[in-house]
Amino acid sequence: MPKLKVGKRRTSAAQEDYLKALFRISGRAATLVPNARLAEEMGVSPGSVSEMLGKLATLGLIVHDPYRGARLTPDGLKVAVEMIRHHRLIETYLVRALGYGWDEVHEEADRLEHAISERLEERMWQALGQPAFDPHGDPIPAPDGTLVEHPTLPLQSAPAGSEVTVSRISDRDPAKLRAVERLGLTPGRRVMVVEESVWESPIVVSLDGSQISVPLGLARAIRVEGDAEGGTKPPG
Amino acid sequence: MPKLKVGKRRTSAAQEDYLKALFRISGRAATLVPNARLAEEMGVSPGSVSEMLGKLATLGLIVHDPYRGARLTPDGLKVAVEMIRHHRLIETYLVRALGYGWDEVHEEADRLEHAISERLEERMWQALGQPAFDPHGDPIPAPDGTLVEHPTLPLQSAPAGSEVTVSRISDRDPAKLRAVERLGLTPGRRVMVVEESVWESPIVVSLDGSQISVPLGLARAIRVEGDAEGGTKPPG
DNA sequence: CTTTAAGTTTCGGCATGCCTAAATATTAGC
DNA sequence: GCTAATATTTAGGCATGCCGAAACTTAAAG
Ligand SMILES: [Mn+2]
Ligand SMILES: [Mn+2]
Ligand SMILES: [Mn+2]
Ligand SMILES: [Mn+2]
Repeated sequence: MPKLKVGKRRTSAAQEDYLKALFRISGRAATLVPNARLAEEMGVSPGSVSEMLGKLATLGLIVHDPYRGARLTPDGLKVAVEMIRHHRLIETYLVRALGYGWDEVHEEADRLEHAISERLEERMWQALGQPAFDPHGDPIPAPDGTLVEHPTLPLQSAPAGSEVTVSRISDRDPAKLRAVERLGLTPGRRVMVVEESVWESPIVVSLDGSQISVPLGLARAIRVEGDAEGGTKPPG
Repeated sequence: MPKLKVGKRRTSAAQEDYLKALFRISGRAATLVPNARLAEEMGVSPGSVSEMLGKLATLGLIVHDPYRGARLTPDGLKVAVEMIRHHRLIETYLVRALGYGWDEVHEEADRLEHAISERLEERMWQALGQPAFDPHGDPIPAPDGTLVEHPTLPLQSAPAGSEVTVSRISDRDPAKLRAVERLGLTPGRRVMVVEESVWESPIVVSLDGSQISVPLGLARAIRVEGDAEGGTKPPG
């Protein structure tokens, strides 16, 4: 009896990174992403993107509309969300179990997310008590791929006078994370927007009674939730 | 001032695997390893080995004596030992911190050893209290590359009547590890050799008063220490 | 419309790592 | 020592992923 190779095709780390990038750009909506946007997000040339899109389309992980763009299929979405779960779980584990700073975890998670087994994923998840959010306030997808995204807006778009809760900080730039931490604007903190940004001026918020000036470049990395109740909340 | 790229060449996972294999075969002695032996150990063709040896020699990680064989340079030895430290630390961490069985860790460690940072290595080491041995009784190299190997012999070579301590079990075959565990011959256990192997017969040892029959194939995977005192000992 | 600019794909190259088969060197047998 | 078996190296290919430049499509401007 010949041993049939049943399509146990493993996606490569590179392929997984493209799928993740598509998800970052268009999310569950899975709208058409133009080649150039993806090239920028991945830091590769447009030519490289075209080639990879061909492969991913063959694998049924994306749909490619030539000269128009690409979007994730349900299968591709599953892979992307799986990698995001790995990434955020690893970040959470490094901070909570191994004493990493939240500004030290992103790179490490970006490498490890492609290398861990389902068993390790499960063990970390259980060891942490099935966490729902990572250190940056980003929701951790459930094992089945469910991913609840609270509606948020960038801090610089919050209207003056509104009271908001810090929800998520972009995990890509360690220096920004350290700056955010120094200001005390960590996920879960409630702040009042005192002054909106005019002509690129810093945003002023009040936190625990004291006024804090937030440079626009930093405010763009901070997403907040306009207060409403419901569902599971980010760490408070 | 132009930013000079100072030779921060990163070794690839494949290169690291070749260096590890060289170390497994000839250890610190760094004697010449013939191409075919390395090909067997790596599970690749002789042609592939020749090519890789060329690259590693260029990088100064091995010395290649054409048609004779290859051996690690001090630099290559450092990389190999570094990977072995990663491997054994990861295995130890998975068992002690995440509840893995000792038969479940090898594959995972083989993937992760190439992906973890020096920071993660350090954090795991501290979290475990600077362990000296992995779950299979293999010594974990110190951060500076120091590696103390106790002299051991395969169980099937131990003379009848001798009292020995189980020291190390090969971590490559999960099924053998489970069999060894069922027999209770885990690292640190003291046993008396009752019957040596004759004509491939099982070895009989006594453990806690009861007699245990160890198939030759299993005995070959078990290394023991003829009792003498000194130094740090494997887990008891 | 038609011309042009912008974005996308294709092409030829390069690097890594693997394979098989052919060429070559070493070693062992006589 | 010379030939034959054995081991090693080299050559030609294939797969993955990347690049820059040429070819092509689409969209914008006139
Ligand atoms: Mn997973
Ligand atoms: Mn994060
Ligand atoms: Mn290290
Ligand atoms: Mn081990």
